[in-house]
Amino acid sequence: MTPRQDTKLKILDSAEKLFGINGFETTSLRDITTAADVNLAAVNYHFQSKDSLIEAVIARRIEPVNERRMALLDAAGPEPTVEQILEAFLRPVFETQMEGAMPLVGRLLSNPVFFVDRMWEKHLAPVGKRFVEALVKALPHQPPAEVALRLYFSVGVMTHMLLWGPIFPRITGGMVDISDRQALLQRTVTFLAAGFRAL
Amino acid sequence: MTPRQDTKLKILDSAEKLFGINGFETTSLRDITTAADVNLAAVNYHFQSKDSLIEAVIARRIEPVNERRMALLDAAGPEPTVEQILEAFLRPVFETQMEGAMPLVGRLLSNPVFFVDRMWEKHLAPVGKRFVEALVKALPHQPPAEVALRLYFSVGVMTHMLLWGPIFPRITGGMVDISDRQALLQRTVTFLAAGFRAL
DNA sequence: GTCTATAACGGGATAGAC
DNA sequence: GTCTATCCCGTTATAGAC
Repeated sequence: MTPRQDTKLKILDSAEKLFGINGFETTSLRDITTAADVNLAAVNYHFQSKDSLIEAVIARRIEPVNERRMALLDAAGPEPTVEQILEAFLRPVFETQMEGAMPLVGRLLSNPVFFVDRMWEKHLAPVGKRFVEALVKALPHQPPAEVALRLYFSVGVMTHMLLWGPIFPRITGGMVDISDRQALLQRTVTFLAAGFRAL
Repeated sequence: MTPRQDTKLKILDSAEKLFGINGFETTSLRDITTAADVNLAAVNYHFQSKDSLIEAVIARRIEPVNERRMALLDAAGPEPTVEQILEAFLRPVFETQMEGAMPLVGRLLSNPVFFVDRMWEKHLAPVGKRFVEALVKALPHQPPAEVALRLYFSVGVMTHMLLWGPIFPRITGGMVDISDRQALLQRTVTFLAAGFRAL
C-alpha cells in the first residue's frame, strides 16, 4: 500500500474507544487494528509496544483537559467561589464526548496501581495541588486536610459519572436522565459544593 | 496428598486478594494457586472456571454487606434521617478490611459492563431501590430522580475510597489521614448528607 | 481430592519482502 | 510505511494416574 499518514491517528482512535469499552488487558492489538482497518504490525511500527500505545492515548486527552482546567480557574479571577472552582475542574471533562475518550479515563482512574505508578506525577499531581490550594482559600473555615479529602470525593463522583453515565438510562429504567450535559454538570457542582461547605 | 477441606477456602482468599490488587485479567490462576499453596488443577475442580471463581469470590462478600445494610436501615426506625440512611449504606463497607475484599469490589464497580451484565439484578438493584425509597421519604422536597442521581454520586465516592483509600497516605504525603475508619465514615456521611440536602 | 503433564489457544512482538 | 508469516510465550482448561 502507499503511505498513509493517518494510520497512526486511526490506531489512536480505535485504541481509545476499545480500551474504554473493554479495558486494556481485554483488548488485543488485533481488535484494535481490525477496527481501525490497518495492519497489525503498524502498531509496533508507530508505537513501540502496547504499553506505549496506551500512554500515548492517555496523554493525548488528559493534557488538553488539564490545560482547560487551569485556564478556567484563572478566568474565574483572584477569589473564585467553590462553585467556580468545581466547575473549572469538571467542565472540561463533561464537555468531552462521554462515549469516546472519557470512559477510558474513568477506567484508568479506577486503577490506582497503574495510574499512580505511571501518571500520577506527570498528569494528576500538579492539577490536584493547584485546585486544593484554590479550595482552601475559598473555604477558610475548613481544615486543608478536609478540603483535600473532599476533592478526592469529588474525583470519585466524576469517575463514576464517566463510567456509569452512559448506562444510567439502562439501569434506572429512564428515571435518571443525563442527556443534558450542561444540566448534569450544574447538578454535580451543586451537590459537591454543598458537601464542601458542610461542617 | 490426603484430602484437605480447606483448599477451596484458600483459593477463595487468595483470589480475592490478588484480584483486588492486580485485577481480574492480570491475575492468572497460577498466581492464585501459588499464593494459596494449592495445586493448579484444584481451581477447576472446586470451581469450574476462572469466571465462576470470581463470581464465587464476589458473592461471598457482597451478600453479607447487603444484609447488614438492610438490617441497619431497619434498625434506624420508620423515619430515618439522611445521615442514618447513608450510614446504613456505607458502614458495612467501611467495616470490612480495606486491604482484603473491598478493593476488589471497588474494581468491579468500576467495570459497568462486567457488573451490569452479571450482577446488577442479583446483587445491586434490590438494595439500591430500597435505599432510594428511604432517601426520597427523608427528603420530601427533592425530586426522586435527583435523589437517585445523588445516590449514584455517593456510590462513586464509596468506590473511590475503596480503591484509593489504601494509597492516600502515599499520594498526599501524609496530609490526608484515613487510619481512623470510624472517623472516615463520619466525614463521608457529613459530606454526602450536605450534598443530598442541596437545592 | 490431589497431582503431573499436556493440550489448545490467543496474545504481543518481530523478521524480512515489498 | 505497509504487509505476510511466524516466533515465542503465557494462559486456561483437561486427561488421566494416584
